[in-house]
Amino acid sequence: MTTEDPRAAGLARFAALIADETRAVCLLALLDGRAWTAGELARHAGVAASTLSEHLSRLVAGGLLTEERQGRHRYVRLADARIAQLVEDLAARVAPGARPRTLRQAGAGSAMARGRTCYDHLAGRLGIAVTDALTGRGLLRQDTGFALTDAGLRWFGTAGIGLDRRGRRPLARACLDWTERRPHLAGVAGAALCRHALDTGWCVRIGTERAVKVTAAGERALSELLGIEAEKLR
Amino acid sequence: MTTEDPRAAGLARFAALIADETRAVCLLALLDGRAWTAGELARHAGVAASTLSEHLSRLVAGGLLTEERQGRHRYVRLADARIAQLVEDLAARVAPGARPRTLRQAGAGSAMARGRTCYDHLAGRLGIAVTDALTGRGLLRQDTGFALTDAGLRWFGTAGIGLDRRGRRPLARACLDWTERRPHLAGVAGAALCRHALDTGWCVRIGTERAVKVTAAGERALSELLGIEAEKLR
DNA sequence: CGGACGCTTCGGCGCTCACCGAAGTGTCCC
DNA sequence: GGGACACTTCGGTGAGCGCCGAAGCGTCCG
Repeated sequence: MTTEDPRAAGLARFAALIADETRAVCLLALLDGRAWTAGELARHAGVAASTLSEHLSRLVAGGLLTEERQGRHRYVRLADARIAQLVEDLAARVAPGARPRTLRQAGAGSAMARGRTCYDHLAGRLGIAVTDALTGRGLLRQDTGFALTDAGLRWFGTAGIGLDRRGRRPLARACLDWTERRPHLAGVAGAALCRHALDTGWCVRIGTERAVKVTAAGERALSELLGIEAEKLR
Repeated sequence: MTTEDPRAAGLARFAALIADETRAVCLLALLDGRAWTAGELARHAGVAASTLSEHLSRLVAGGLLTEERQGRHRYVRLADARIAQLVEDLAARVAPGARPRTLRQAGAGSAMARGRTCYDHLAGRLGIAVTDALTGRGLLRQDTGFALTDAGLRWFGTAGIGLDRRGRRPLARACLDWTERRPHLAGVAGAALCRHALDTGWCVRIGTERAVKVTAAGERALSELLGIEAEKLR
C-alpha cells in the first residue's frame, strides 16, 4: 500500500544523528573547522568519555565526521564543507531566541558576535562588514541571488587571493549568520578570503573558541582594499 | 563545567522532528507544495490515523508545518519556503544511492525524473534544462555563485513573469536536484517561472504526485523563449 | 435525526538508545 | 619495564517514543 519515498529512511537516519543534544553540542563545536580530540569533546559536552566515544563512532559511520588517529588520540573534524553548511543552516534556522545564560557565555558571546570563523569563512559582524563592503563596491551581487561579479573576480586576483575554481564547490554562497541573521560570504571565495586574512595577519584567533579579532594591520588593509571603517570592526 | 552551546538543545529538538521515518515520509510527500489531509498522509505512510495525528501535531508545534482545519478535515502543508529548502537540502545530500524497489515506483520515478515540482519550482530534467538554458543565454550566472544577470531580470520582464522583489526571500537560489544531482533554479524567480508555466499551460500536473509534463504549447514556448530543444523535455 | 466519516485522545506494549562505571587495549614517557 | 594516560568495549539501567486499537468527539449528508 505505502508508496513510501525511498529517501525517507535515509533522511530519518541522517537527522537522527543530529537529533541528540550531546551530538549536537559536538557538531556545533566542530563548526570552528578544527580537529578536536575525543577527550576535549567529552569535557565540552559534559559526558563520560565512554559515552562520547560511541557518539563519535556513529557520527563517523554516518559520514558527518572524519577521524584521524594519532597515537593514543582520536582527532575528529567535520567531514567537509557541505556538512558544515548543513549544520550551520540547521542551527541558523533553529532557536532564534537562544540567549546566553551565564556571564562567561555572554562574554564569549560578544567576542563571537564581533568576529568569528564559521567552518572556513568569516562570520559575525566582521563577516557581515566584509560582505556588505564587497556588495557596496559592486564586487558581489546580492540583489538577484548571490554571486561574485566580474569586477569581484578581478578584485580577488589583484588582492593576491587565489580562487580554486576546480571542483564542484560554488565560488560564492550565502551563509546565514546566527547572531546577525544576515547573509555573509561563504563558498570558495569566503574560504580563500578567511585563509588570506589569517595568513597575512589581518585577523588572529582569540581564546580556544573560534572567535577572531582584527589586528591593526587588518584594519588598515580592510580600509584600503574595501573601505571598511575601523569602527565597524570593534 | 560544560560550555555548551545554547543552540544545541534547539538543534537536537528540531532534527528529532525529522529523525523519524514516518515523519520523514510525510515531509518528503509535502515537498510537492500542496496541502494534504491527515488521512491521505496516514495512508501514504502506511500507519494508523491515530499515529499520524500525533506526528502532525508535533510537526506543527515544531513549526515545520502549518495546518488549516476545514470541517472534519485537517489540511497540512510545509510552513514556508525555507522549511521546504531545508528538507530538500537534507534529502538531496542523504542517500545518494536510493533506488526504486518496485515497478510502480520505477514508473512513477521516471516520470518524476523527467519533470516535477520541488515545493514551488520546477525540478527534474525539465528544471535542469530550463536552468541550463537560462545560464547558456547569459540570463543566469552560475560560474561565480548563483544569481540572475541584468539581462535575466529583463528577460523575466519581457516574458511577462512578475518577480516580487519585496521580502527577504532570495530572487535566485540553487536547489540541488536529487535525481540529476545538479543545481536548478529556485527562489522567487524559480517559483514565478513555475507558476507561470502551470498557469499558461506550458506544463500540466500528471497523476496525484508532483510529476509534471510539458505540453505541446509548452514545447513551443520554451523553444522560442529559451531555445530549448523538445527532445530534452521527453 | 441518525449513521458514516475524519480526526483525536488514551492506555498499553515493546523497542531503541543515551547514560554510566568497570574493565580492557593500545600508546606514551620516565 | 612500569605507570600514567586516551580511548574503547561491555553490561545494565532507565527514559523516551513510535506503534496500535478502542473509545470519544465533531462534521457532513442523506
